[in-house]
Amino acid sequence: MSPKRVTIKTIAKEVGMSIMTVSRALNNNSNVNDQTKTKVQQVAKKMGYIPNHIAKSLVQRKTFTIGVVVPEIAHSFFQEVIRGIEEIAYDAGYHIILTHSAESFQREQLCLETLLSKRVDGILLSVAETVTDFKIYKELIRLKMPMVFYDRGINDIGISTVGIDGTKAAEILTEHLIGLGYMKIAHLAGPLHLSIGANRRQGYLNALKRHKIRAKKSYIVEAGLKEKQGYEGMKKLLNQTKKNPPRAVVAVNDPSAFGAIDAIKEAGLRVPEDIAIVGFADDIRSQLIEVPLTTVRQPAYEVGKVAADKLIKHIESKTEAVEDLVLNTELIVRKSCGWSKKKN
Amino acid sequence: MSPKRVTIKTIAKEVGMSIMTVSRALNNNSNVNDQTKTKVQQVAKKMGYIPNHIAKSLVQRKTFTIGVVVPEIAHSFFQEVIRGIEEIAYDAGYHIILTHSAESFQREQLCLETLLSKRVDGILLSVAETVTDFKIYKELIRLKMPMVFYDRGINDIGISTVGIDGTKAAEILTEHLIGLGYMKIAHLAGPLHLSIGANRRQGYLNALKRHKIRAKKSYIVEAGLKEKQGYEGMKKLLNQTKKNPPRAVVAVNDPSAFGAIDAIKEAGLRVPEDIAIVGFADDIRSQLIEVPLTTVRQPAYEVGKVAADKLIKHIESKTEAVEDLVLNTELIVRKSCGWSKKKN
DNA sequence: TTGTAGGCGTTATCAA
DNA sequence: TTGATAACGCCTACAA
Repeated sequence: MSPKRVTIKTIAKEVGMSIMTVSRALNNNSNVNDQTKTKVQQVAKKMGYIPNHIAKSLVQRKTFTIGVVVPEIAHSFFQEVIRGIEEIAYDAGYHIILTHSAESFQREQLCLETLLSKRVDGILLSVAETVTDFKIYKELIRLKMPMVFYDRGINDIGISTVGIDGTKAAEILTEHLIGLGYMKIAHLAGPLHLSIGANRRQGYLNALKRHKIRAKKSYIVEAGLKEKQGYEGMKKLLNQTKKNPPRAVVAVNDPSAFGAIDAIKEAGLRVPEDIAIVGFADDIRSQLIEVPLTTVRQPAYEVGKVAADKLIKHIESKTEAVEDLVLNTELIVRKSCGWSKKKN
Repeated sequence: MSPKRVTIKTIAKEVGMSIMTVSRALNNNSNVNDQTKTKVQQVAKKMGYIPNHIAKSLVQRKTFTIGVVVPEIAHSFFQEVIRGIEEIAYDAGYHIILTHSAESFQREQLCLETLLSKRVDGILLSVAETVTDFKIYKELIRLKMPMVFYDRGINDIGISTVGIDGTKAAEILTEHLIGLGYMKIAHLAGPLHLSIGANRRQGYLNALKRHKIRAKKSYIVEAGLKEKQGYEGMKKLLNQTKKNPPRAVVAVNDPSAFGAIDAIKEAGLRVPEDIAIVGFADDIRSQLIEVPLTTVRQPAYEVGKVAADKLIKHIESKTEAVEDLVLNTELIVRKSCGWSKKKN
């Protein structure tokens, strides 16, 4: 970028006017003579003028940039969210700075500091797994930085959230199993300190309760969110329920379900004939495996769009209400939950 | 962001020193009294000082920001590229502005203008499908804007490129079929005005030539890059080769192969017993379908990393050589190409 | 409709 | 080691 840059000053000299006239002409301001305007614009173009948003941002205290913090950039869910954000932001004339917390609390802080220093107009954030301290979010509120949580948020601290109702979705999933006649339903839970883990477990429990099925401790195993952990969790579950094994399993997510299926097969059992299983998330692989997985589809792209839209509203109107936006999930029924009406 | 911001000026007043001392202290500059430094840093922290990178960028003409132009943000390949870029950029202390050309020439221009105005330190771009005019790239060169093409680039205009050798990969793929004994090999080509279409077709032809197999016009059908187009292309191919149908097909990419497989089945034929098929790209579904697809893996994440690395080198050293970096693809052999040694 | 002065928050440069 | 001053490129506010 070295050939001495063309600035409005350069142009002003060239056309023999003040820099203000040039500035106004370039911004298509109304109070400028049409001829002047045309002339300035022509000269600017001829000289290869490139406006400097940095300078503009400095004086206007507005960058038209949105900061996005993603906890796991390798996850297709978040990649889709980004796509949704980009679309809305683009339409509204905003740009995106992408940062990655890699599920690390510390790194999330760093992302936030950077974004603050870059003076983004607003921030879209999904809380990293290891975050335990909300101080920085409160600080953000104090600074009046417009912000929206997407997918993983914190309720009731004064920041809008956009996500799905994990409790309800898990409830629907569990209820679907009950509707098929299953009574002995186990749960391969996620980490309970995470809202997704806790919510889905709650949904599972709610469904049982509603249908007056007693929840059994031995039917609930806390595992992780990954395939391997699902596998181990399922092994443990089978092991501790030998006398009275479950007939169906609600896994905390699809990867966990994949692992569980391996464990089930390994135990010489069939899905869904011996044990039915449902997942959560609609992983791209879910419909392609041997026994396609019943699961719940989360509208990732929509989450991105709605979150970006809400954020821009917060940016552009101080009075925009803080609210929790809940998007609908969709139950995807496939073979893994079985269709039989056997009562057991 | 309204509570009157604290700036180095505010801090200067507070500690009773000049803004320069504060600036130096905050930047951990060496020529500052240690006590002064400590004191300033403490006060800054206490006052909640947030450095303004915008102002800094303005005076230093450096933003520590990389602009990325993605042609199709919904494509998992590019999502993985972004992931690679992010990783390298983060490690080097750069941030990313993400823009999306949506395969549109006009929109790509817009992305570039924005990035220029935002004074990014460098640009990573993958050429949009509809780009026909390279003027703007040449202009970028003239402006000495550091730049690297990734995946889809333009050779010999003075900009580094990072990608795979599509010709060679297609050649290897075709040769693999030949090695298995197939002689009657057809090609479901992509759009030939796109380099990926042209290159892969060339690789296919090269392999045939090397093995002295005559290329037949009726064995090459130009279709699109999507599943549906693969389906139609395959139907056309089967139709025009009724008397002498191919025994194997090299599809331009995996989605195209998926479509082709449908068409093959529909014609009452089996894969690979009647017609073997190979794809290109290693779509996530390829290993999960009924007859897993032999294909070529493109190192998307690596492409992102290498491109970002090269760009940062260009940014940080004017003398960094312009070069074309070619990454290796990996042949993934699965069932769809068959193992039989039948000669036909 | 156009121009002048001043400042946005920081750093470079030179002087003390 | 510290400070004064002038940029960086643009816009706001006011004046002409």
